[in-house]
Amino acid sequence: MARKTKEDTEHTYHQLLDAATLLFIEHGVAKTTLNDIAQRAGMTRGAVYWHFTNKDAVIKALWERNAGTAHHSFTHSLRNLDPQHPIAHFRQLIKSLLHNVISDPKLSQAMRIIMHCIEFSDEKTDLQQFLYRFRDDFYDALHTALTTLAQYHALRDDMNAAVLTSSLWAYINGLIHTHLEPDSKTVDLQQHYAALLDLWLNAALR
Amino acid sequence: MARKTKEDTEHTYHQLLDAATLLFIEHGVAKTTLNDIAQRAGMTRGAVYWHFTNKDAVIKALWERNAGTAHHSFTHSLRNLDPQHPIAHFRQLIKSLLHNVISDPKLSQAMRIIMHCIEFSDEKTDLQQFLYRFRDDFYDALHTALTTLAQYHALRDDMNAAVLTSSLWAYINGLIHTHLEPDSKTVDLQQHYAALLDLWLNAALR
Amino acid sequence: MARKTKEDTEHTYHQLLDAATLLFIEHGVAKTTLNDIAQRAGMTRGAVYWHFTNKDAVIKALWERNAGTAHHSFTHSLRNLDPQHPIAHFRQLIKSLLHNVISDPKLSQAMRIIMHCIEFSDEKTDLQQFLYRFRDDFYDALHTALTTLAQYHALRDDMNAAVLTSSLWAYINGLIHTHLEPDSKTVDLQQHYAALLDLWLNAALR
Amino acid sequence: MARKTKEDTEHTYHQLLDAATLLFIEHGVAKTTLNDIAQRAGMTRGAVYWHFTNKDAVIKALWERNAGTAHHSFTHSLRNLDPQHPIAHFRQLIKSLLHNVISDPKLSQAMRIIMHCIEFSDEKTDLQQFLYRFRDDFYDALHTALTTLAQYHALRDDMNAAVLTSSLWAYINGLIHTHLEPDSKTVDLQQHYAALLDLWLNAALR
DNA sequence: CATGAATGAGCCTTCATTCAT
DNA sequence: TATGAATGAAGGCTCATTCAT
Repeated sequence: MARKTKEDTEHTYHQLLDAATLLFIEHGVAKTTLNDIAQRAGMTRGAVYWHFTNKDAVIKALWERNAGTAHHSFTHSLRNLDPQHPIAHFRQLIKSLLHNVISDPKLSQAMRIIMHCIEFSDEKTDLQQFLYRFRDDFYDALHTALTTLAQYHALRDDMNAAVLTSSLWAYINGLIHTHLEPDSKTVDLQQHYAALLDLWLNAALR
Repeated sequence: MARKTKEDTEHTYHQLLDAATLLFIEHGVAKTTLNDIAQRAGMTRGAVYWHFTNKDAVIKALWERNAGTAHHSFTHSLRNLDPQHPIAHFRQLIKSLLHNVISDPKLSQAMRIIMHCIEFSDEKTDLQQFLYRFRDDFYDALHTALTTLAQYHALRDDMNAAVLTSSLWAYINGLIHTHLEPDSKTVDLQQHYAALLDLWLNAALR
Repeated sequence: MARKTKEDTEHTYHQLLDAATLLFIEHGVAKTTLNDIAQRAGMTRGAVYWHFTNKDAVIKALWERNAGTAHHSFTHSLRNLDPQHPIAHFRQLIKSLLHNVISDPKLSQAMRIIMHCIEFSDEKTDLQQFLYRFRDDFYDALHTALTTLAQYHALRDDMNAAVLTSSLWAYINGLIHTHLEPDSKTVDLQQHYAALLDLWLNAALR
Repeated sequence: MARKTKEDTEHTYHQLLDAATLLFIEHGVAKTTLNDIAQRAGMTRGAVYWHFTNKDAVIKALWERNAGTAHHSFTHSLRNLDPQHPIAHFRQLIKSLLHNVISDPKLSQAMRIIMHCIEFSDEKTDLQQFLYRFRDDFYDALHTALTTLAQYHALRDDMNAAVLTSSLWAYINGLIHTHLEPDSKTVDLQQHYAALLDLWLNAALR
């Protein structure tokens, strides 16, 4: 097909990404072929190869489009807690984080894909490194925030920032992970996320 | 070919399972072929086909061999808390659960595979249903235990058993998940698991 | 896009041909794509399609540009030996032919491509027929020259012009072929071509 | 299909090689797909992959099967000229070499393929190195033979063994090359090869 | 003139699977 | 029991080609 306008091209790009998202969730990344993605978006494989070099590039693009902004915004905030009200700011951040994951479909799709629909192995593939860079960056931001809180003597004094970071990291990951799981048996997170987080926050902060 | 003894056959079976375990962790399930497994075990594809109908059957067998006993033991205990000391028993169970995952290589390999090296999608494949039956059974056992504790008025009274189950479930899952992750940045679980669990137990139980 | 002047266009044309030449030699014709050519010339595929209908047309154009003049000049001379000194003229022609192939980079590149970097099969493709027309024309010119020499009784009398043509044709081809071969093990042709040719000329002429 | 006897397997192997030979000559190596080969041999692509890792391996196997014996026999003889009659032995060897190429269909097919139906570029592919090892080995054997003849003072004294080796090498290559060319215009080599070789041998030896 | 977007055909390769031995 | 030979389906990827801009 012939050349399109810039808008057409961008539209195609997003259509491909949307199609990929749904297929990844429906059948997993490994079982989804580039042909599937193209067909679902009403195009041919060639179109996918025009926009992305391979399947991993699709996943990367998908992650950056759907989660990039939120990631950067949260890590930046965690690293720059309001000096006037660091505790309140932190509590609000953690809660809005979960709220975002729950209520923003694009974000929750992206998280679901990387949490459930991709295999992670010992191989240090390009994609794995790409995603782990985000993970590590977020973990680091969380650690920075808790270290800051420690300086304000806002943490319980029998556990240091590092251990509490791992604890919160596990808890948040666990909540999101179990929430996004197919056929999840857990309680409705939308309704209970504040209380669930308060359980931890009240236990860890003082 | 010469007949083999029952022991030889069983030995082959375990060799295949061990080979599969390592390969699944090293390269992921999707990228591991039956041929890879056979070769790693020093055999040919035919041997795999003799012992397992397909790759999913390998995973199932692997899970049952490595995690089956622990699963049944824990769920049984959770459903039958010591009436004399239900809280202490529960605390001890949760801790020994994590201790097991950390220190039993077979178990941790199996958990790592199903947590990181397999894709879960909306498809209700046979394997997914098989594994989710274990998951749901465990969740249910945990819920039963917490319900029992509630009857003993051992839970904080602002949150019901269901919500606390989801909370603990998320926490335990999160701890194991982040612990088994490649290149994990979290604190050493071996050293801190008791304190990390106490944080939650002290917050939730009374 | 702004109109280009005739010179610009012609410049583009030569750039494409030069890029193609290098790529054909580096990777062979079959493995070189039109995209490769365009990129090497700092353009996109469209430019190639504007100047050439397809890859075969590139090769034809390349051959005519790099070898066309020499071919026509030599065949013409061979067909019109100086009646005064036919033998001397012939000897000089053969030697200058080899000298040309050795010292003219454009010509040697073209010869190397058609001798080593293209496949010739039983298929009578357009390109093959195009190139064989040159080959046959040269062979015929050589035969004409030797026939002329025969009329002057300048050939050894135990072999006719046809056989000697085949002999010289094989020898010249062999010398050029082995000289242009990658990692050639033969002696330096630049230094020895005159002696090598004299070996044959002294044996065949009298 | 199920397992076959050893003879069946070997038969398949040769059928595939024969099919490949014909197709390489008919359409060139690059244009021949493994699918073509399989189909021509009445099998599926899988069969080809069972016997050969890729197309290059087919070519290597083909060369060794069709030309390996002759190559080893000739190079060995060239390196071990009969001390009693070195010149006569050498002349006979060179002639029987050409005679072989002309009259042994398997050998001439193999030579035609590597001379005309394959592209050679600056890339040092595995296949190219494989084939050049044969070429260099033959060139070296020829050089050894001529060096031996020089020791017997059997060469004309105005040219050394190295130059004469290059000369003969070019001549032989040229004769075979032009003889095996599609639509060759040269005289019938079958009929004239002895005379054509004598032209060179009489000029170079004394 | 030249580009950028997209198509569609086809090739190489890998694999699960089958079956005679 | 286990192997070795072969099938066939499918996936990833590349490319020549087309065409609106």
